[in-house]
Amino acid sequence: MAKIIASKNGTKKDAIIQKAATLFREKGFVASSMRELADKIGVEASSLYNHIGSKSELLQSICYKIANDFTIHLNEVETQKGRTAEKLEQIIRFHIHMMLHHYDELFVANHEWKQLQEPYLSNFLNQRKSYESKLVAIVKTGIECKEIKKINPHVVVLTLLSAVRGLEFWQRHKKNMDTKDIESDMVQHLLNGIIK
Amino acid sequence: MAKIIASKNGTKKDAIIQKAATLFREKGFVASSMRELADKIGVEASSLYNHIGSKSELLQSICYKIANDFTIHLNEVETQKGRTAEKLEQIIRFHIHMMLHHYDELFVANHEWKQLQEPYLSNFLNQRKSYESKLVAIVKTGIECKEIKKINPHVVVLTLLSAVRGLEFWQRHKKNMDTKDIESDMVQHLLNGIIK
DNA sequence: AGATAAAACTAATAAGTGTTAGTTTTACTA
DNA sequence: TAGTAAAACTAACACTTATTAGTTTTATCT
Repeated sequence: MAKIIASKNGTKKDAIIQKAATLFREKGFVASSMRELADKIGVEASSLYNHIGSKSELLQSICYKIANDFTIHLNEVETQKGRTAEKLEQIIRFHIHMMLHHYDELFVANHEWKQLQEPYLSNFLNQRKSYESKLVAIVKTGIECKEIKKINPHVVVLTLLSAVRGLEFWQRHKKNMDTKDIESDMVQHLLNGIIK
Repeated sequence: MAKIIASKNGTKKDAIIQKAATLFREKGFVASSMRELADKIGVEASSLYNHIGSKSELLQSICYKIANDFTIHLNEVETQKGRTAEKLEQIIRFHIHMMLHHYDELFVANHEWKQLQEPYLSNFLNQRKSYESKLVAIVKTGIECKEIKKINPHVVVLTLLSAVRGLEFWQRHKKNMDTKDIESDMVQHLLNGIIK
């Protein structure tokens, strides 16, 4: 009955993907059914297949979009010249930005990538591995320049990535806290430490 | 044919729960079927029901065991007298310990609690909320004692919890890195910062 | 208005789900 | 060795799943 309404700058497929991202975040990929997704859009499940290929394809689209966004941004940062701390800060702030403006997709990419099918699963993991390696390289450079303490760079990267990932819990406190404050507090904690 | 072998200090039910934790971690709760679980044990799916109540019950057991372990430990730390930094270090090290020795269950509790049914879901979330509140209180005390920088304590706790949660990625590098080194590097990063 | 293409619908399929009932095997005790 | 309880088995149930085929409605353009 009701038609699928395309978003302003996208196709109807994009509209479905967006709704799927929200649903997958709320219930998880496997626990979300096509009937439920169709329901949220206001249409029968089979109608979705006029616009998309399969349920798996939805997850693939979501995960790859996110992975690409991060890869592109990191490439930009890499080409810059400047202090390591500035680069790290830029990266941290980009993660925060993605968390605030592409929450559903990022959440799904972070939590549901395991449900990707081959070869998409391997591809996704490789891309993430490459992202981490580049980050480690940046931290290593910082250590060599004596700009950063001599800590295992893998641990530093792990700590940074995990911490920014935890930003997803902010959605709970979103109303009570100012975004800019959180941003600078976390940057300060991660880069300067918390002990006087 | 094959019988379910009880682990040394546990019932057969415990053995099933342990196998379930591993399976749920690998594939996710919803994507794991009782037939697959039974297969891993070497038994028919229906035979499991001689020992357990339901699939949901397995998830409940896993999540509640983990939640209790953390609650108990935090209560112990709270009763101590000493510097805030020492308490935080103890807590961080306990998270690391749990990650290393109860990896499967902790992973499942962290990733699959959404699949809990009411009222277990609400109970679990309340327990976690309470845990975080106590942590915030500890950090607040540290700030008042001027032992810790004046950063939003919620952000500090969020950063700490997220960072230690990221330890789950270690399983990948486990062989290449020494646990004690990782532990101290992360504690140093989180408490002292990484910038000279 | 008539034709065409897009996108909705209904109905059905084959496969997989957790779980139960009833039966048979296994292991231990008297 | 006979009897008993635990725990395995087979078979089936009722439901849900993603997806497809075929059909009808809707919107658009000539």
